[in-house]
Amino acid sequence: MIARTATPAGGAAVPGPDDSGSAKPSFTVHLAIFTVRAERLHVLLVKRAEPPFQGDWALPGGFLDPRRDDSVDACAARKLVEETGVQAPYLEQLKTYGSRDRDPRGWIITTVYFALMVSDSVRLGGNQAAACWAPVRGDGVEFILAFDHALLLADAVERLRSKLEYTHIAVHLLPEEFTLPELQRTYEIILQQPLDKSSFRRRVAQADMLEEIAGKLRDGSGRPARLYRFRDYDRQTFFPRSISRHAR
Amino acid sequence: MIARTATPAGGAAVPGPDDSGSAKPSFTVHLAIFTVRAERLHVLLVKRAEPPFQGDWALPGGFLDPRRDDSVDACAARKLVEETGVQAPYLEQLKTYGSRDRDPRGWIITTVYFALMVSDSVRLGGNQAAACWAPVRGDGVEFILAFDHALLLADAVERLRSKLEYTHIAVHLLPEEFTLPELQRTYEIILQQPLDKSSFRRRVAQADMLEEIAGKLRDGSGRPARLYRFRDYDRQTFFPRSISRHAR
DNA sequence: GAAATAGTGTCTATCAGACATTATGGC
DNA sequence: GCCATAATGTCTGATAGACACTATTTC
Repeated sequence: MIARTATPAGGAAVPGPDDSGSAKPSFTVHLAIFTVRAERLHVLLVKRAEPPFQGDWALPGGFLDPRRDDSVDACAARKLVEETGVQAPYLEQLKTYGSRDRDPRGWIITTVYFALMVSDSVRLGGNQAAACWAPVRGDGVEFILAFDHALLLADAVERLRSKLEYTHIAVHLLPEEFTLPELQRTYEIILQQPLDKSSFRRRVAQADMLEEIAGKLRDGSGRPARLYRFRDYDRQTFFPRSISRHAR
Repeated sequence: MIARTATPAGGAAVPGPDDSGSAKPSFTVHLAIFTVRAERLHVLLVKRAEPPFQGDWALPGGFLDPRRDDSVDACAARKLVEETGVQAPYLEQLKTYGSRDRDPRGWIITTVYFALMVSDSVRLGGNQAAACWAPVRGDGVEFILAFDHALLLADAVERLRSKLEYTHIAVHLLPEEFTLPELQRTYEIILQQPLDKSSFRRRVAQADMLEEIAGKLRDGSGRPARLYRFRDYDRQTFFPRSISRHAR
């Protein structure tokens, strides 16, 4: 089991934006950015350039700027573009964490968003920071993460799996045109269990969420698969039952 | 339809904690406290004693105090006790709202919690503020609410209904001992639709969430109903299917 | 034709909804 | 017995899972 809360390497508290007994907590936005590549779920991490936890890996994010950001959502979208160059992926608010002791600099509140994007569309290191895609194993990564980011990430992974049970959000991890076997494989990778092909396709068909594209995709071998496109990226549709909890 | 964002009665901006171009937004916690009484879902409102929106109804809450509150969750629990005197009801974080223009005093971030409690257990006005239980109609109340609290409330009502579809949280709206017809009635009141008795009881039985109490409750007439107790208030169990979306 | 993968068809156990029936109290 | 409500039983259509089968491509 990975420890969920880290201690800064230096030990001593570093003067920060919330020092000197301010009556206001500081506020940051952090992102759990997911993608699927090489048959694995990955999350984007950045290496911290400043103390505390300098040199450690962390979820990307930082302080909200009331002068630049019109809203918390806008702040999250800005940071997402800064980190990945991607303009409009799937972005959803997850949860807000705040306490006196989750950051050595003092009272800091963090709202976490999670984002889903296509692996190929990402341009890393836009923010001059070292960044990497870390494979997700279980509910975390194999690095020690700064602050309480291991907890933040575990919650994000759990939420992602949970939402996959009853929504279509996995389409946001695939390019605009994709095949049903690819979609099924995405679900299987994240849920970590095989799904029955027939049931999966029935489920997708009933949801009426995809439209077929005239044309075909060929794989290395075997019969080519039909291409589909997600019908409506704005509408969030729900499956009436969860996808994986009904095994006999 | 009720307008979701109000404008302060006075019009002019009131100097507040986030004025004078502070680089930090302010942070508040607000509560959507629900109960069921008189066959209706109700939410707790307080009358604002200070500007802006002085004299208007609003969700209870206020600024987090970094000296008193150890965490955002603790802040929500503190405000809940201050408003209702109830120590440990069901309390869950809902969502965080933050933008430059949702409060005339400037950049304010608000995390909303929703709470479920037994109507009888509440002692109103503990915080020296005028307070009332407002019946929920549709996704809001019939009062005009201060700030964007109509939106906050609508989101909370939607989340409550949504969670009732697949979880047991309605038990938190009932006293410790209750009958199955009372539990079913609670679901029907909030979901605003009748449920089949047989299906409802099968569902509850399969979830194995209740334990029977030796003894009986008598109503005004008819056969007395058995009393039950919720088995584990900490465990959040889920139904494998939603409760109401399967009508033929 | 063989291999590989895509896509469809069929059978069956399960289960939610509908509704009838029985049970148990007060009067 | 009658009324009211609680609790249970039964029937049926829908459907998820399992798995066999067909289709279409490359080699």
